[in-house]
Amino acid sequence: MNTKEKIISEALKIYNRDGIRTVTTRQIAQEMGISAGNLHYHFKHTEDIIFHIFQLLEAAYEKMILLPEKGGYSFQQLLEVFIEGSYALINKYSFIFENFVELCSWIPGIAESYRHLVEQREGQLVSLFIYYADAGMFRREIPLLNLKRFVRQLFIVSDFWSSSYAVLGRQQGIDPFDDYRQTIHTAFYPYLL
Amino acid sequence: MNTKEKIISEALKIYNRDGIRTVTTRQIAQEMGISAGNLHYHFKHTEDIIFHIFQLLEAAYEKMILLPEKGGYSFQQLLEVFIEGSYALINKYSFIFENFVELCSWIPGIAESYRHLVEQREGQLVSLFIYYADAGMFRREIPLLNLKRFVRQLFIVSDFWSSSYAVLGRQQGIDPFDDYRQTIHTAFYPYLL
DNA sequence: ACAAATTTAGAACAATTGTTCTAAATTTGT
DNA sequence: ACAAATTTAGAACAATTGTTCTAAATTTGT
Repeated sequence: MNTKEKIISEALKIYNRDGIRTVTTRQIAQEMGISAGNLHYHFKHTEDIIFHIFQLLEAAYEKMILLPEKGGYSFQQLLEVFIEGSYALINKYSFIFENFVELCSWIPGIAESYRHLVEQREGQLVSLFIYYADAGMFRREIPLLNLKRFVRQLFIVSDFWSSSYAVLGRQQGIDPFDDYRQTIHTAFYPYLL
Repeated sequence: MNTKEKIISEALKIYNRDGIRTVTTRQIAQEMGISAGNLHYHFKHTEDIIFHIFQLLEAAYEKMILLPEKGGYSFQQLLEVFIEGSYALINKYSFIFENFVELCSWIPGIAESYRHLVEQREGQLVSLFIYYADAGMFRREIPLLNLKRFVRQLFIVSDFWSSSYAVLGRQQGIDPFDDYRQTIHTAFYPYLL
């Protein structure tokens, strides 16, 4: 692992632990035992570090949504795969989810990528639900418009569960994965057969 | 309106417009035409300004949830009242909703108040749903546990719609109130009769 | 009307922060 | 083995920021 990769992994660790408000490049450099000058030799601007991390998340997410080629899986199985996969990302890159709005206004490239991702994902999910509705595992009589809105709602719940948990769940010691799983299941609950 | 109130209203305006990352007390003072020294005479610390604004939101929210004493209203009517009331607050104090996680870790008092509010509100909503289930306007066979989880989901959707809209909807020119309304309706849709 | 209290402006302070610069150390390619 | 390229540390810079301090201006109470 070269210095550049070390900076990324250390920055990720520190941002996840302390948030983005108080963390400085000096702190990152100090905690990993290199000079601030050296850090800025590898990443000229702080945004470059964060954007790099975001791109790792983006790549991992796009890899994940390619996996289940709706062959043979039941809807429940597919849901479980999605929950596990997305939770792993939320957990690994938690600071991005918890500071998403701020990051989007600070680094416009992040907002653009996210919008692109959402748009792409929206169509996929709707057609997936229709497929499983035909297969008798998803409520059938839902109008297309409502299905689209359900997908939008799903994005809010799934992308901001992390923010809600940070404020409500974390100090109550609730198991995060279990809580996330329940939250997603709750969103699907009235739509499943 | 005395200086203290002016500071609050100007700070709210500026935070809503620019977010909390880039705004400084100097900027607030300058935009309202007073000196920075004067501003800090009224609010010793920046947090004091933000916490004061949060308490205004809190007070307005608590006032709102007292209003509909479930007498005579249909569930649909009550929902409409809730949507209008909560949207007005989300709109007026948008920077708080959009930067909620960061504010909670910066100013612990905000997190505490929010947790208290959620806890109090959770029980109210569950009993409201049961009441309307008995009145035949809400799905009846939902287990209590699922009802509680639905309420949790509702908080995520309602409190973080604003964050999602800031990233996805705002630049697409979607009407915010309409979008919020649709989002909340979508959450209720499968539960209504 | 005038002494006391409050408010205000502006300078000043102290700390921080991202970033750049320079020279030394290290690595790489041949 | 050695010249060239890369990496590194640490000092230095420039700008910012929250906050305090001081003295003047204004308001308040009697």
